[in-house]
Amino acid sequence: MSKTTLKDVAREAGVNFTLVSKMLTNNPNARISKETRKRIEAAIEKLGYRPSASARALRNGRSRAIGMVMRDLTNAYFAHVANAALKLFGSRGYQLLIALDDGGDGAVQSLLQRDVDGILYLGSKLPDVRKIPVPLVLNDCILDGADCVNINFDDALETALSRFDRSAVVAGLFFENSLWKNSLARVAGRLGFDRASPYTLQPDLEMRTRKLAEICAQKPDVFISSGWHTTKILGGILNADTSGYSPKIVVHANCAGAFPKVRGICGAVFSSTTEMLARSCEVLVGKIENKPTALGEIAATYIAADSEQFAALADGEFRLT
Amino acid sequence: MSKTTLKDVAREAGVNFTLVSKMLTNNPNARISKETRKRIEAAIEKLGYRPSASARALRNGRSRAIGMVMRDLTNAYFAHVANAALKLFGSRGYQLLIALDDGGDGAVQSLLQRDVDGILYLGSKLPDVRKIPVPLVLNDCILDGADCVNINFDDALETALSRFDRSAVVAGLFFENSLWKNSLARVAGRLGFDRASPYTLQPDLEMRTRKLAEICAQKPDVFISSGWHTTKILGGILNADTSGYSPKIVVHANCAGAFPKVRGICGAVFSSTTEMLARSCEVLVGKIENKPTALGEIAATYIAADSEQFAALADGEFRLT
DNA sequence: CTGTTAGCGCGTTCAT
DNA sequence: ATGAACGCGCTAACAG
Repeated sequence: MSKTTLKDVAREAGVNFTLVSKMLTNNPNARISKETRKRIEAAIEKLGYRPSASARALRNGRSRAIGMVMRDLTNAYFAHVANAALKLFGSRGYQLLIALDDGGDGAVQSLLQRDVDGILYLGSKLPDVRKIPVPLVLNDCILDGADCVNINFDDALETALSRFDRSAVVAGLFFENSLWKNSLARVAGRLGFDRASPYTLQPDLEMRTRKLAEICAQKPDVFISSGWHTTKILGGILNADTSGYSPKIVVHANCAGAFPKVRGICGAVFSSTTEMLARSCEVLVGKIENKPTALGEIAATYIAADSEQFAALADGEFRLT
Repeated sequence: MSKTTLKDVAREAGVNFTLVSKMLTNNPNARISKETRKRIEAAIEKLGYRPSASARALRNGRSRAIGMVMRDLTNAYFAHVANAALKLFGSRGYQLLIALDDGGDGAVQSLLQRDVDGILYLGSKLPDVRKIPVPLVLNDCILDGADCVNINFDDALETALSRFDRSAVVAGLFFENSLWKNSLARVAGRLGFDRASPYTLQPDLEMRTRKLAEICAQKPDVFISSGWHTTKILGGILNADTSGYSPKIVVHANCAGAFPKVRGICGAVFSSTTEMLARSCEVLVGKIENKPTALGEIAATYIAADSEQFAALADGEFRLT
């Protein structure tokens, strides 16, 4: 029942314990005879030996654990993301530690305490970089001192907007710090839409609903909705409206299936969450292992609502794209 | 950027580093003067010191980490469970390490390597207890050498079955090792149903679908369906059936919302997943901290499909009960 | 009240 | 090819 250590294995195999260590770490300057190697392997098998991650972390200064600050897994999108991340980092030999975002920096602190080698931050507000002494990767934002894996929305958004009249009132529904805001500003400027404005939504569903109602009251002609839930709430409000108000909606499609059925959706800016995650993993692990990896940008494309691609996206069970 | 240690704090505060340790661990036989305490606290704050979990684990023999073997988080039920478990163990001061079930014992091994103090096993097949030298808790099964938190289905199932004729052909749709099987056998025996039989379903959806089609071909009068997805698949098969076959279905309700709309559902055996999780956490932590906790049994109740309770359960978004 | 010491399991460097 | 010694950061037993 008590944990077996290197020494136990060594004793069982009749060798010095450092020799076992050398074998386990594939230490090159230690050539071990076939015979002893066999004996050691047998001993490991027999005793069910497993090196202690704590001891290794202490000794090596690296834990091969990575922290992920996550939003509510009750949200299908984040649950899928967590699932993918677990597999992704697992296949790279890292244990993923998930910490639920508490709005403050509790999650980050608890992860750092666990000696994680790096953090993939998917929380709702930007973390304080100065308090994070390990490689840090975020998505869809800009943060000095951290690596941000971002989607380039510009081209897709330009395609989307170019279908409307320049005089249209455009309302962007974004979260705090999202690059959607910058993208909308750039594209609107480029195309001459001077009645386009971004609104900042809260993660909290109630606050978001209230805010959306306010925005709807101003009756914009076009919505750019960056989120699945936001689109759904928006749909609810519009359905309840009897004044004949009927705006167009461009959605962000970073997941598929059971797409909100909302009247007025005319197209989607599509990006691959899987690709974004893979890149984030690549960048983070690269940083940790000192193998430089270019950040790059994830591409986004525009898909019209009447296309086959859109139908495929809207169809079936909820899933990551 | 380099991690600050106890010694750094001690140097900053001008004291011996063991004194800092004593303060942090609330060591009773170390009375520290108000003054030095202040200085130490200031130093900790200033340097942003955080004790290393690895070092503590090595030293204490306990990591305050708990492993959870999980099924696919893509499944809403498990995602909700993971979310709840993360909060539950977090509030007890434990970091939860999630490992995705790989069908073998890879998940367990990787967790043990991380020096977890205990394991909550929610994988699809029973683990090998001999290879698990830490407290182990499972749900809905019996396993020697482990603590199993179980639901008592008997009374609820008896209520459900008593509404049918004893001559009815009853098909139980269960997973391997589930106690549903035993419960059905007991209750059927007690009530004199001698045409009741359990079927073992596979987690894999395709295999499950095939198996269900086979079972349906035998046209049982009553189904006892232990799972949300199973009920959904069953519904699909029955809907496609044009022969007029229309069996009654009793479902297991351990989650709520967006309940599968399937013709023939006449009632549900209700149990609380939240309660089950809380109990599992209690038992596991109790075992780890050497505070004996009774296993007990989670209660289940019968709810008829035409009742208000059932409607409430079927209504709204997917959620844990 | 404060300081000294030993050792948790492991990997590395250096000496056989 | 093998072993001895050291220290990673921390806690606890013991000494001043």
